[in-house]
Amino acid sequence: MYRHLERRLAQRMSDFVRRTYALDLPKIVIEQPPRIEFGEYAMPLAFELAKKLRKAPRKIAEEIISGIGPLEGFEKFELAGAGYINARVKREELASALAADVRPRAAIPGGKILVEHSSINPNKAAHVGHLRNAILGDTFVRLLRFAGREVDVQNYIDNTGVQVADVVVGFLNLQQKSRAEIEQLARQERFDYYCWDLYAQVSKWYEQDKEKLQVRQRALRAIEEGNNETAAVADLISIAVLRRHLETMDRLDIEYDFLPRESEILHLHFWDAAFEKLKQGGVLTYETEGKNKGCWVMRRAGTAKPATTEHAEDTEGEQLSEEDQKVIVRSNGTVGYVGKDIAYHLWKFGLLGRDFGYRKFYRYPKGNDCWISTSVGALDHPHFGGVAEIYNVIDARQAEAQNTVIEALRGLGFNQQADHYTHFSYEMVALTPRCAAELGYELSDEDKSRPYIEVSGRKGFGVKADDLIDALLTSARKEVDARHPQLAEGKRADIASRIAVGALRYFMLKFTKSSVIAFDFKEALSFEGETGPYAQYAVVRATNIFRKGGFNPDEFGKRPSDLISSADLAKSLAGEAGNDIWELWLAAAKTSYVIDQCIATTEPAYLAKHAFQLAQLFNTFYHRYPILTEADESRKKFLLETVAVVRRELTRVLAVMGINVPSVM
RNA sequence: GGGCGCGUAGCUCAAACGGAUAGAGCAUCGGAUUUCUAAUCCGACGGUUGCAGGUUCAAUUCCUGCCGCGCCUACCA
Repeated sequence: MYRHLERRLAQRMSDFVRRTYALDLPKIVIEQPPRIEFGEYAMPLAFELAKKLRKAPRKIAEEIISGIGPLEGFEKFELAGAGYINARVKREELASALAADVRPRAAIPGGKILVEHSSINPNKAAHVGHLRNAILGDTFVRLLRFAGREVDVQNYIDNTGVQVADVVVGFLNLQQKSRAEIEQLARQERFDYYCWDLYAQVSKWYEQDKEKLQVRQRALRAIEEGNNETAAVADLISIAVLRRHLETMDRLDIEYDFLPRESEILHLHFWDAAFEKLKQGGVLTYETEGKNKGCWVMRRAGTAKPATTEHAEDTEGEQLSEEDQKVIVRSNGTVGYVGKDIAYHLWKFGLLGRDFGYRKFYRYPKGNDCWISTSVGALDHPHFGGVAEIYNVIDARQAEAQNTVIEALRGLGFNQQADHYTHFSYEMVALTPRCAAELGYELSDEDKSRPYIEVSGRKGFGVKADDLIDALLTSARKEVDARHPQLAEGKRADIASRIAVGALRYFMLKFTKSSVIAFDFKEALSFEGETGPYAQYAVVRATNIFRKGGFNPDEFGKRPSDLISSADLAKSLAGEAGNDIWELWLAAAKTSYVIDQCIATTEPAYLAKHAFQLAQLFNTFYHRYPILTEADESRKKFLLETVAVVRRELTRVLAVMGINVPSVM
């Protein structure tokens, strides 16, 4: 509704300006006034017109206001400041629509969307950086689904890379374990923790003697080839660790539909198919001399084509300096990571002409199945891939690799697909020096002076995801036990879990993507101030009002006879006296608008801000207006309706963030 | 060297396309509800938005140059 009013306003302004001044404004800028007293929408267009019309902005604004005429849903327009036009909506109309939960269907047809996120190397425990990725990705999936889009969630598993090879070397060479012993170890509850430590040990082991790196090379080669003891061990390890990752993410209500694995990209010859296309399309060139002699290379993304070669393009022998070359196929004939990623992305868009085998891998408590790729799989499986649009939630460090994949698509002529390929880029999670010290790491003086220190799986340096979740659970549980000792054990556990998840998910979403999170336990473990529990608590309070008053909060105001008349709403929300409560209604009305913004800008942080703002306004309202003791019945009904609407919207917003509200706190 | 990004209150972060008095949380200090539970609320303190220019009616936002920091820049993934 809020969005529709804005569009209607923009349309009318644009028409008016064209008719009156014979000017086409490319875009009517509509912003939100700094204070509620100024109305609901503000337009600075008179400033822009002033220059073109050679008239004072205030003069123009006056002309527009007097000439614009009545507009459905709007009360009036006002001149403010140096020439702003402020628009006031009919509060009762917007409020009525919100109270009745009128949601115009967001008719976004579009095809299926594929969101890839998490993609954790299956060789060690997940850490805080992976949590940021998964929470951003999962929230984006929820945003898209809220907007009515069909979404597939994929988690790419690099089970044949160096990282897995290193842990294999750790077990087989460093620890001299048998396959049976490894199988035994893999059954322990937190096998991924065991691998975390082992991975760090292997890295140190390599440093003792460079010859040992050959052990890694042999392991890597064996794993890529498959059908041997080393590959079997690698598979055993990566499957066990992967299962742990799914369990960890499941604790946060994060589910995946499909887990494509690199082993299948290799064994099902996805790369061969892609390689043919890339050669034929002239995207790859074979180097016959220089540093990259014997390699197939393509232009590094982001390097400009020299203007002089523009005309010579179809002669194919475009000269790339070594600096600008990205090696896709090594001189020994093996393909690197980017090549495999190109093949995978051709598959995503249904352009490869090959498909994975599929089998069920993991069943979620809610009953959904997570599928995994196999060489030969079940005949009956859901259709994955062949989507219209993709979002890859991958940290900013991989921007260049992502752009190379996009350039490869363009090189093959798939411009439309390239246009619908979004690298959902975000900054890493690092540790503050203080946090690193708390964890017991020894820091150099140089590190101590840094604002933050990068997490390193290779060094075993970081905060493990499950450790953080455990800490949050313990802390939340302590609070719940103190506040609600009478509640049953299971109930208290459930409340603590929702609070812990709420705190973590909110924490990861409150920062904008471009901000490096300098992780600090004190902040992450906080349940006060701008946190998830703060917003959850607002909903709990709202629920309590209904509970104490003997009403059902979900049913309140739903029966037609319950609905507050437009006249009563107008009376309660009007003027200066109605401003502060209206501000709360207006904020609640903006929810779907904010969700659109989040999707358009791939920025879930706006949603977190919105949730917090809504909770904050509600808490102020809660404190200022006693509701159950309100003597005037009609006033009381209005206040209860306010609570019901805000409670419903805030619950929705939190659900999109993957945050569930406990019944009591 | 080249590419990308960041620099805002003591700390951690906001500020949609350039817009009205740059806002929150934390920390510190001072207060509040015998009432719908204080995981709350109110107030105070706190700013030359890294520096210098430029464009504009208007710059935290756009442009240029500097300073500082981070990431990327492997025949690793």
